[in-house]
Amino acid sequence: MTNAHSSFDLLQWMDPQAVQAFKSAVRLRKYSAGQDIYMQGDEGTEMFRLLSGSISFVVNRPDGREMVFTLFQPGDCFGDTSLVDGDIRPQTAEAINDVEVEVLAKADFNRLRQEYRSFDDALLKSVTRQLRLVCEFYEDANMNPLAVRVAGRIASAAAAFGDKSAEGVRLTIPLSQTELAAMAGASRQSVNKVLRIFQAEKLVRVEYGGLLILDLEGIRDRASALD
Amino acid sequence: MTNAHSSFDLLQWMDPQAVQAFKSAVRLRKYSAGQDIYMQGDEGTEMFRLLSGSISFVVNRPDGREMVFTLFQPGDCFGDTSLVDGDIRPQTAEAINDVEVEVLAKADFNRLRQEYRSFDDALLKSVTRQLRLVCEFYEDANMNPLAVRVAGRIASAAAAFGDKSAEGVRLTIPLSQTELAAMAGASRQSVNKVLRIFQAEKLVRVEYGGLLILDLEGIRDRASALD
DNA sequence: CGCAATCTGTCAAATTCACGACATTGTGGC
DNA sequence: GCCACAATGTCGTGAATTTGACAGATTGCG
Repeated sequence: MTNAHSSFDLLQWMDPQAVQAFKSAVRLRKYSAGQDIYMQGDEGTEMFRLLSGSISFVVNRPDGREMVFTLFQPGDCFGDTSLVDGDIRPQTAEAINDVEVEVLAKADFNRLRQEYRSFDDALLKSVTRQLRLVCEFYEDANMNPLAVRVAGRIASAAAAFGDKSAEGVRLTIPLSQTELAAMAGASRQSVNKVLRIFQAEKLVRVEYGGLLILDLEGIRDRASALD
Repeated sequence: MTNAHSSFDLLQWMDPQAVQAFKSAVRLRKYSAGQDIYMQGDEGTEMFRLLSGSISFVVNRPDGREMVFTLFQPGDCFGDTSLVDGDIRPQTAEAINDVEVEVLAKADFNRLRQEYRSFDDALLKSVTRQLRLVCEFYEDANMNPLAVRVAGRIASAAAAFGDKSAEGVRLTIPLSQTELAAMAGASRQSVNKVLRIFQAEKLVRVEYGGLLILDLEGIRDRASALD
């Protein structure tokens, strides 16, 4: 649980040579909590691999609301999309806490793609996996009631950031109800209501700025709709 | 308008040699209206390029409802995802009308990727573009009211299948309100209400089994939220 | 033509959900 | 300890949406 392996780590698909080349091409960079790695609308000049800390992918909407797309855990790579197609950043990448990232400049990105087949291959695999995931999210958003969506977001947060303790699974990042709402596309009040239902069912315990997951299986069941 | 170019045509990114190799590797196949090219859950054994006719990507849900993901126009390639990652088909591909497709078997797919760099490159570009699009849809589904979502689906259907006439833009495929509802993640009744509002605003004329788009610009405005 | 299937129009009841408001509680800094 | 800030708990009210039901309209087919 604690050592959930990253789903979007390009290195997992690359051969040792390519990994080596990647490692020597990147440079280390740190961001402090709350800082933006890049902003929605920017040109893409580099891609990233998260070493420590957590990243939030958010979209700021013209009406002032904010939507949280996904959260990244160490190992995850991001920012590659804009390097592939040359288009602007579709989301803002924001440091949730203090983070360390490996940064790969666009020129090196293109060079690695040229020189290492497995890097190119890894990119394709990674983007494909992301596509599958977003398709599921899209279906979820379109077809499922709020309680199901919230359960789904809790489950995936737990998969990435869950830390198993005696009482249950606790997240290693803060996750406010406001943030959950921005993930589920709902209001904070509605999320609050759902959480209190889950609490009454002994699936979670609601805490200040986060929650303790008492029954992850139960949460996953609730996320599978058919409710 | 009629000759809107396909967004997901791998050939557009491939160099002539690779295109040639693709063309000689594929074989032609026909499906008649209503037939499934493949089903959600199947193993992926081939990918496709649509030559004529239209394809609908749908998900059948356990509760019996159906969600329409997207529609494909001639030139579009699909079915590559499962060949890349070896996972099952995430959606069902269904022929809306009689279609002709080029079929590329998995072995040839892998061979082309090996032999032609630009094929690999095209795949990555295509998947990346799909990812961007689905992300937009996801945001749309989560944050926008029904009228905006419906306008968005009408606009994209018009971009792919619109046929400009004296009266306005007519779609070359039938598009029932039930189908629009399955795209927008709403009930048919709600979609009907939205369409009658659009009709009152002289944006569309509702017809049996489809609609005539009177003011495509206006529809696009409605799809850009901020309503 | 006549029939079956499909699609549209419409309504009422029930539900979900958003929004604004406000009190309360927890947290961290000084 | 005190205070500012952020997060949670909780109500109403109203809007949006679903669901079920049913009638009428249109189409394709035998």
